[in-house]
Amino acid sequence: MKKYTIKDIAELAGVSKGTVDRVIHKRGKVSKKAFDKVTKLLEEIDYQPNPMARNLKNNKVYKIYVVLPNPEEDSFWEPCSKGVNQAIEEFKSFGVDIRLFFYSPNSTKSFKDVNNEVLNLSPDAVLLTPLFYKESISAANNYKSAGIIVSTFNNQINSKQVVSFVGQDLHLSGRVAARLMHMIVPNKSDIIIFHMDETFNNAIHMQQKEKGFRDYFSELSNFECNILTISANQANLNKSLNKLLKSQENVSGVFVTTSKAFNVVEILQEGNFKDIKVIGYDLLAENINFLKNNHISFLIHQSPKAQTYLGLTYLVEHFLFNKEIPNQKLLPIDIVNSENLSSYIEN
Amino acid sequence: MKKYTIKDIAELAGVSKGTVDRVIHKRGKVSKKAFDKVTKLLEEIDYQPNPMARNLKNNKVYKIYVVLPNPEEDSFWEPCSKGVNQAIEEFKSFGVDIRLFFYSPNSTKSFKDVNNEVLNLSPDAVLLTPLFYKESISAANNYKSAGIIVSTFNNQINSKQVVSFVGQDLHLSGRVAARLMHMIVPNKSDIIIFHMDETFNNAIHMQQKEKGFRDYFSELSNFECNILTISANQANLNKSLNKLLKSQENVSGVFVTTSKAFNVVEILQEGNFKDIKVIGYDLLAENINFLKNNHISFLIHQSPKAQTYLGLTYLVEHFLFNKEIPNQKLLPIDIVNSENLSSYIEN
DNA sequence: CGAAAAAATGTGTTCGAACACACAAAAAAA
DNA sequence: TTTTTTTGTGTGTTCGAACACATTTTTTCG
Repeated sequence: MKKYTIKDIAELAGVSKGTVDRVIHKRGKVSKKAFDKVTKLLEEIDYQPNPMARNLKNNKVYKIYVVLPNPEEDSFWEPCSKGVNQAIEEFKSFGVDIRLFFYSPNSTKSFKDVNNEVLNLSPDAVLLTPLFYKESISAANNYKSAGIIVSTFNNQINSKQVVSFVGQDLHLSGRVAARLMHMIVPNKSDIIIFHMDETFNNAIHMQQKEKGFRDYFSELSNFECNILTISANQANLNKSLNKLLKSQENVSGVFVTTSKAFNVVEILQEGNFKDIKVIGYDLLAENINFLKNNHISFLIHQSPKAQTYLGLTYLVEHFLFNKEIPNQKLLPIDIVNSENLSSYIEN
Repeated sequence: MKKYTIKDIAELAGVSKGTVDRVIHKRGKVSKKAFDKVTKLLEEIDYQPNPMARNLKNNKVYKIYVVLPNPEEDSFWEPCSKGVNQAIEEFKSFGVDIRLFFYSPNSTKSFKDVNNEVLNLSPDAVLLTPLFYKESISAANNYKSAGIIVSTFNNQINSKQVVSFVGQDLHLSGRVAARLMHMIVPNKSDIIIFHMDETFNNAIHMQQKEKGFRDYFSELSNFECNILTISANQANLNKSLNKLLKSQENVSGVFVTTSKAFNVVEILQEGNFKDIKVIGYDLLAENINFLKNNHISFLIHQSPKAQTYLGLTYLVEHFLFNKEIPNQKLLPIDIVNSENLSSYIEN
């Protein structure tokens, strides 16, 4: 397993390293004869340039900027911020300049502003959470025109300008929740799908999860249930849920499609509906408490930290080592209960 | 965020790069005055040597050899072999020579032989699965004496010679299984813990999982169950299980502590015990089939591929980029059901 | 004091790829 | 045939760290 260098190939082909270099980089100015000979050799020995040497020579500080919703406004994004910091720490000696920018998840204007700010700093790549669909498409176009690579995570937008998406299969994730619910509620129950979101920019997320959830149950032959969907925000949550629970006698499970399961559990506690099983998303501190004392049966982990870190890693390795950026990476859908919880946090 | 080089520091300190180099590598032959000045500067700017340049100069092909049980004798090890091949592919242009060696999981002799063979090839590091405790300790000692780094995965041995272990918390993994079982079997059931292993070199694994499983149930106050443990191998499996099932009226769950859950399911099917819930380990093809048609309720994924790949990554990054090798890395305990299965395989 | 030994410091080369630049060979124009 | 242009080829420098080797400064001791 000898490592061939440009010099080796030059000697084998009976030309100079300059010629080999021109062939490799398709810079032209090479006779057909020399070109063929070198090309053949390169293929034969499957030449791979030494990434260390290449990078040393390039000697460029790559700027990769991350655009995130502000974790102070929604703590769901906190792990993402941690993932970025981990990447900064890990890659700091490699000459990559990774920076973090926040926008308000409630304001399309702040999203636009931050993206313009980032655009003006002309980074080499941007990793962003495209919460707002229309604005995200437009931002992606702007970046692309400026020759900036755009990667996304968590939310998916349909744009040819975006080279990579890291996230989860949301439909499948709804099915996973359904399968779990199926195992822990009795036959002939009523089940509630609860869309609980402040800002409604999660609409697509919630819809896909609901579809997956319903699809699972519709495929069952020997299990009957009545699935009801309600939407609410923090303000009208209490009223809408209580109204529903009073009209339905037989509710034994609630599937909360966002990270706000803890809000639902609080209401259930107050109203003394203690036998209702709850399945939700995300390892927020509030959810974790209810998972530990069994008021939440399962949480599905969307690995926000891993998503961010992975998205960044792809970009860094692309710049440093010329690796291909995967077009799409769907992370596993992790089922978390009170016991395996600790194995998912604090790593 | 300027990147400082040795030359920069030399200029700032008013010395030559040679002196800075001697300070960094503690090669001595530096006056106290110069030493202090340079040391102070290095700390102030948190100097990190350019890993690319360092590695380019070193220009060594690191040999990392992996010692695995033969997947042909136990398909549990197949993903490990895949993990190694993925690492080979990924790191091939970095000048690392990763090779794979197999031993028979039924033969301590073959384990010894393979380790001696590897030892004679004097690699820089060895990643091994220490199935046989005593022999593994001895192998680790031999490697260490020869200045070879030893990492382990999947099985843990207690040896100061081993620098790294990648695996799972088995006690916790037993608890996870118990929590799942608790949710799907009725109160006052009988539950069987089934140790099913050909070779009995899994003894420690199985014990720890059993302990975790029992510990979980012993902590419950409002749930009663009778937990029975049996051990068997392929030959006497049928007889022992049937005997037990006939003596116990009320069995509603079986926890199989090895990857052989499918064997148990086959027996249950034959004997028409279809309402008994089974929880087992590992995404073997046979287990997957039973998971899909709900004859297995849950499988716990021990991520053998990720374990191997991660163990290798730590070694490679240590050699190439001087990264520290984590002493212990416990992977998440993944709960797999029929729905999220696909998200764990084929990536 | 002055030569030899020891200690401290500086200089120059190497790793492999990338690219600028100089130079040679062949082709086209005079 | 000679001159100019085009095309092809080779040489040399750079990136930053590592280390061998050369050179200078300081110390030791007859």
